Amino acid sequence: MPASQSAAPEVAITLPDGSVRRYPAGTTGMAIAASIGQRLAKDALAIQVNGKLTDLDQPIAADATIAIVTATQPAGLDLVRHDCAHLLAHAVKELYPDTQITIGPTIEDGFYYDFSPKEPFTPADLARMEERMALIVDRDLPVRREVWDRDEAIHFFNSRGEHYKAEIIADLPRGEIVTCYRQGDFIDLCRGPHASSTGRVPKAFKLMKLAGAYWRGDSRNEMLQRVYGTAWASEKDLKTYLTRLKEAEKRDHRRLGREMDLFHVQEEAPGSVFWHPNGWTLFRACETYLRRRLEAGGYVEVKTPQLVDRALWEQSGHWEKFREHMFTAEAEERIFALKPMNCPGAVQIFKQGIKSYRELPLRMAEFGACHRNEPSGALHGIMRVRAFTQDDAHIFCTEDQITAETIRFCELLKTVYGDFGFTDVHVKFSDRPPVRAGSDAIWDKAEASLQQASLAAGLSLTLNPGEGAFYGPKLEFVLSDAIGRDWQCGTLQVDFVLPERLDANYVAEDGQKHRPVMLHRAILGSFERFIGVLIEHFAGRLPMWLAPVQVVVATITGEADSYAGEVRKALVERGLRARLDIRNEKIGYKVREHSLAKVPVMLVVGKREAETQAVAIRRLGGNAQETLALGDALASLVVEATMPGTSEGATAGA
RNA sequence: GCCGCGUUAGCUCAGCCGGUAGAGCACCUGAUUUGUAAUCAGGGGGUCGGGGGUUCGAAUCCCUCACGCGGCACCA
Repeated sequence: MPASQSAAPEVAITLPDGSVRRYPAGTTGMAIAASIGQRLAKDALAIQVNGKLTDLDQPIAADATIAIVTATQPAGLDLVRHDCAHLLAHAVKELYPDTQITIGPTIEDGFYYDFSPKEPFTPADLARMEERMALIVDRDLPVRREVWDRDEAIHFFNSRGEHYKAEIIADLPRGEIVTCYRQGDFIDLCRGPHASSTGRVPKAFKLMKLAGAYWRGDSRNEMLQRVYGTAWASEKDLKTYLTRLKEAEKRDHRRLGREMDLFHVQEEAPGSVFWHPNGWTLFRACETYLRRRLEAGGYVEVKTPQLVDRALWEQSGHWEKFREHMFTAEAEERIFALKPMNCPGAVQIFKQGIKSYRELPLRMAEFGACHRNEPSGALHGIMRVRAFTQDDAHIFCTEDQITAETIRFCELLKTVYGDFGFTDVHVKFSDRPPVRAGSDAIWDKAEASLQQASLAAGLSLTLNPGEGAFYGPKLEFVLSDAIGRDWQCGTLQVDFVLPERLDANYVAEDGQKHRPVMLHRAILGSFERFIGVLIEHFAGRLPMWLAPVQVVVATITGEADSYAGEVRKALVERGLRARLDIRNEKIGYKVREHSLAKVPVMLVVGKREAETQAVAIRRLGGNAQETLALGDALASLVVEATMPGTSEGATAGA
């Protein structure tokens, strides 16, 4: 250390590897990075000082533990995306100066920026914006942080015609430091940090899509134009991401639904599914499976009417709280509604006769077809529809039984998800919504009991405030699919309200009438959505017990036709869904076709197999073949195709 | 519901400045009897989403409705 500088104050900087270096007080991240290496100085985007991310040019006054952040680290990548949002806004202001800018946060895999343009953007504008962004990177403009007086900032942005920005600042809590970042002529309100110059942003971004978005996310506000982009540390990462998107597109259930001939939708029945034979087979396999699990789980099954007089919905509260989602029909001067939920129907069954406490808990399942008039913009394939079948059940029980029933349900749900190949599940707890039925006292009780039961069931919950059903709080079970997307499927809701409104009661040990508690619960949620999730999760390659066609017996030559017929018959007799392909085509053609149709198993038979009573097994996805004696092949396929939860020795499901 | 975009043969898509519709796959017919992801040849098929308008003339331009797609808002 040079003696001449010993008088100047120094700071001790601890690097990520634990080493300590001394720098003059007031040094910057940039200086530190430069002292470590040229490469680091070039790649540096920001610095973490005692865990807090800041700009490279911020002076460091005291001893600190630091880390130089580059695009290869998560915090650095996030910063790149944030920089890209600014680049985009900068580009837009240059190209379309009378556009107002609003907000531009980072999101998973990228960023977006919301604008209020004079003329709506078109997809062609995206290319222009992207080009301009690259140009601004090339200019390598310095990016400067500025601290502004709040009122001056408001005045400044207003004077520039940036009224949204001014509004944001005006809404900042008093006392908050207002910082802006300036690059060239562009200035934006921003907390930062940012890279020190535009040239440091890797040119690995792409503007992806144009969308509408409400100002401040409120549908009562004006609609802004949102530009979505993706950004990565390198062009290679960008390419990997774009490939991933393409792969995800191939799993799209709407595309696979058509390719696998499972279902279709058409404009005369928006939001309703036409199930084709293949798709309906899959639907029924799910239903059969679930029915077995429910029977084993102590449920009874019922069926309640589709079309019910308005009077019942008024009594249940649906007419008041759910009216806009209900389809109605008029006949005989009465108004009927298609049921949007099964619960009121279930209560009617409960109310028949006198129930004793001895009958509780009464677990009443229904594969109920519900209709809800969802907003047109919400419809999506078979995942979000207007007519759907819930794997619904209502458990009528006492307050004391809530905990045990919750635990029991969670176990069942875990088993079912596991059988379908989902192991990654998390749970959200939704409490009272603004629009609700029932008193606060009842809600207090319902929320407390559900929370307590969740605790007892060992669930770890994330809170989802204000998202409960109008009649009670709920647990929402969210599963993650093969490519990491989340789907809300299962639910458990505690309801003290409907039994009251619909006057359900049972006779307790004291000989008096008491109110039961209702637990609304579903595991799949709706068959339609769940099947959509299954298709995407497995990319169409359904496990054998679910596959609409489990086996195709394909011949190589006409000489094997009659033997192939016998093989198929033997499969069908053992409960397998098997088809015969004796067309006059080459085997390669047949293999390709059935592979594209995602049939899990092909049994190829030619002259050799016919003579030796054998089959050549070819599995989807592989190109290996195994020749087995017919009997052995049948035995192993039967095991493979067996539905989970089927007792030993039983054959595969319907 | 809101914003933007789209709708052409069963599917995927082409069709430039308005001149009267095309490809590949699929389908049908014939030939081929084939050994693990496309055998060859021929053929049929579209009031260009519905309605209205501009024009001598509209798949193409304009208006409108429906549906779809991407988001937002809403939600199983």
